[in-house]
Amino acid sequence: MDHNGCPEGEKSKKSLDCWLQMIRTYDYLQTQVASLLQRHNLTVPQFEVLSTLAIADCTTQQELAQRLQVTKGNLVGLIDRLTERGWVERMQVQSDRRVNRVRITEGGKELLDKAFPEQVGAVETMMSGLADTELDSLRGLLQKLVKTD
Amino acid sequence: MDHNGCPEGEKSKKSLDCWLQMIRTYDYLQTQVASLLQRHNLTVPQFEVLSTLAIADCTTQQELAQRLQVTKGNLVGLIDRLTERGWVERMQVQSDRRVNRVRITEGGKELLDKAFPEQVGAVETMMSGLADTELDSLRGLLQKLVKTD
DNA sequence: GCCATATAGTTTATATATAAACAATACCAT
DNA sequence: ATGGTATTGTTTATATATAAACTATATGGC
Repeated sequence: MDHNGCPEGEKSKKSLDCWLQMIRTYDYLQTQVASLLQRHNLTVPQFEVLSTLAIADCTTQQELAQRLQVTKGNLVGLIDRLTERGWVERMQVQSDRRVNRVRITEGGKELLDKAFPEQVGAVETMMSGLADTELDSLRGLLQKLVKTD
Repeated sequence: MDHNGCPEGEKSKKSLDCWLQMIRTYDYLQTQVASLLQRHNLTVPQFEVLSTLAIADCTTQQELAQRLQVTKGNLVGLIDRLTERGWVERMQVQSDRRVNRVRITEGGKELLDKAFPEQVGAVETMMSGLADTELDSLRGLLQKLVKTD
């Protein structure tokens, strides 16, 4: 007997299969991305911080946390470690002494200038199994799953 | 100028967009799954351990780690916490004193019998925005990205 | 000016995750 | 049998992540 005693419909099975495949694929791709970044001594979250700062430098930790969709508490440690490595720095703001603005350093920029194109290339390689139309299709299907209503 | 100085092709952009959408969708769905389980005081990894034990009870920690695709070191803490809560127990094996077999308790079974159907239902709801053919299509596209060669 | 309230960043407790070193045990070849 | 090697589970160091408590500031109403 099924261990939950619940009769699984066809639709339910399809949904579950799809979700399980999504987990597998996501983990698989995420692992690849991580191992590439590791050669620069970077983690995925650290890379994301640097990438965000490249677009929006000198943002407050609060803003940065919102952009990255992580808690501000999490960001503290992230910025700490990036600071230790000399890739970003905290800057005090005169007008509001509670605020820190985070700035990417020259070293951080150099690192990102190497790592970013590599990442883009890696993603392209990862996705190379799909044709252009399939990429559009996949993106569309994924987007449909995020309900904004 | 583009901050990496690399001319991005059309294909590259499509790949990147697709990957970013995948991250967004995955995080979104994972958050939903997590918040549902939280009502049973369960985390996603803990639920996965219990679910696996429901199929393959009394497996060694080694086997369990392989099935869940996590390191054995990670599993130690996971089993510790599940044991504290009384949902699983470690059993020593006579023939090989290095080995622990992990068994789901009655309490663990009861919990899973409540939580598992809920999870299946939640996944179905999460996926309800897609038609049957779309689910097949999405699963197929995702599978294509996992290269086994 | 002063107090209530809000906000920014930090800290703490907890949970996950890996890699790598470690201990105990098993196994195998000679 | 014994000594080298494998394997199992544990521990340690490090990194991520959240929620919630806490600190220091700012701000608005009176």
